[in-house]
Amino acid sequence: MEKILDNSITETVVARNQGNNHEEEAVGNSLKDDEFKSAIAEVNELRLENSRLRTLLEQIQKNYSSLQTRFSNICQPDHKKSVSPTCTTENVAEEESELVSLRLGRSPSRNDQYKKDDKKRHSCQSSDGLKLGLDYNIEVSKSDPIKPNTDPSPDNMLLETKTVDARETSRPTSEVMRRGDYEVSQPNPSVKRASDDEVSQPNVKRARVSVRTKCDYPTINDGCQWRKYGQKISRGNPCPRSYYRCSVAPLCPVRKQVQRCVEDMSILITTYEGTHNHSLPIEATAMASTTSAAASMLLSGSSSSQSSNDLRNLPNNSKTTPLYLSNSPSNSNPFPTITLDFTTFPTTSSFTSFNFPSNFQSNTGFLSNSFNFSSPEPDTLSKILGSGYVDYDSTTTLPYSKSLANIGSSNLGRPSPAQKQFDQPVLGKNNNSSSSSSKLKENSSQQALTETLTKAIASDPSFQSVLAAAISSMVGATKT
DNA sequence: CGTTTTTGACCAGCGC
DNA sequence: GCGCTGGTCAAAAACG
Repeated sequence: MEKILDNSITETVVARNQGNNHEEEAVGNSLKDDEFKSAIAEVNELRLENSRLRTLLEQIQKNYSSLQTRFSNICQPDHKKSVSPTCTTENVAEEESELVSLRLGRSPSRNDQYKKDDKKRHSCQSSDGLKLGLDYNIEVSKSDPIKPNTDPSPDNMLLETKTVDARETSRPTSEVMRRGDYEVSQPNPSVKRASDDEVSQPNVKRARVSVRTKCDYPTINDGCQWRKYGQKISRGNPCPRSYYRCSVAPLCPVRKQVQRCVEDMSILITTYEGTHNHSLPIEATAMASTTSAAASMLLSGSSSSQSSNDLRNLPNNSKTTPLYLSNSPSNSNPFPTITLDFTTFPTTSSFTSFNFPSNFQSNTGFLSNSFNFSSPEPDTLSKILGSGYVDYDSTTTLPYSKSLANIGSSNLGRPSPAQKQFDQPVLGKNNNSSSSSSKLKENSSQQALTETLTKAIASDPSFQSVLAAAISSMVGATKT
């Protein structure tokens, strides 16, 4: 690409010079020299830019291949175990029915989407699309009547948390539309309207992923399109809680709740519930993958007991425990909830402080995890979240938020207000005059995050699902 | 005019 | 049984 660009520029300069041959006598030498010098400067500038971009691309590819190798090493033993030759066909089928399958990525290929009949799905395969996939067991009681997701929709999701749902077969479409269709259902039979069919499988869980981030806007832009369907003033928090459902697909069961933290109004708490049953825009895959993987991790790990107050009464120590689980059934919140706290940003420049304390226990009670996303800038990650999580568009001349809004509007007609609000030059990413140094700074931050995540995976396999999802989303999107 | 937001009503679960 | 609470519905209003 660089050579092509250089050649075209050189040709342009040569042509420009040739075209000027007849005018050389008429035009002064000084004018010609100025033009030539500016062209040379332009070429040099472009070469520098190309060099920077190439370096960045190489670094990304290097990180990606490194992560892929590590992840392959990690998941290979599990894969061998799951398709052990001692397994009979029935056992394989039975195991399949108990799998929580987390497929990550954005491959548009139908072949890479649900190969429902392919029981030997590889967790780590190489394709043009996303190359990460996670298959792992969730502890589900054998007595629970579960069946594989048989969603016939051709527009299947690119990332799925495939838990079983016995409700789908007999319910009329209108009922599905009205009540929603959760692929991850709740453990508590006492849950609201959707309970009529879910009572029959009380042990199947519906996980929630709560994301805390500093944000001045009514909602973070996670790349997905949401339709607000309700608002409530909840007890203990004067700020209203807003209820949104995914409007990308009419049957998408995903919902989210948005509320300001009562202790710090600048903190926005977004709680996601369910899994998208449709393909997602690229900018939405990062958040979706992260939340889905976190939910899967929560479901697979299952018994932490921290009190849950996901939206209104977040614990004070949350600022020092950026990732924690809360799925106590004794609490008023019947859902297992995992919280990702992106509000802790030490102002130190030591970006790579991604800590996994020794007290992490995935299957015991209280989880107190320091899951720090430190950044050179205090609210860089908040901006990243606010602008669609990852700046994939830093190499274009289009402002990122602008192009993001264009993607949303081109897909779905009218951009949502959540998108529109990021169409304003507030977040600092849509300034055309922003220096390349700031771009490099952001890119290097992203690289550092990737490297840090790599270390984290190697250090604690318990976080494989969450981190693999986040990494694959970021790296996969960057490759486009 | 189609889509989204607003907002009061309604429902179900839970505790007393 | 009653009140409280969280969540959802749906008609009306607002928006582009």
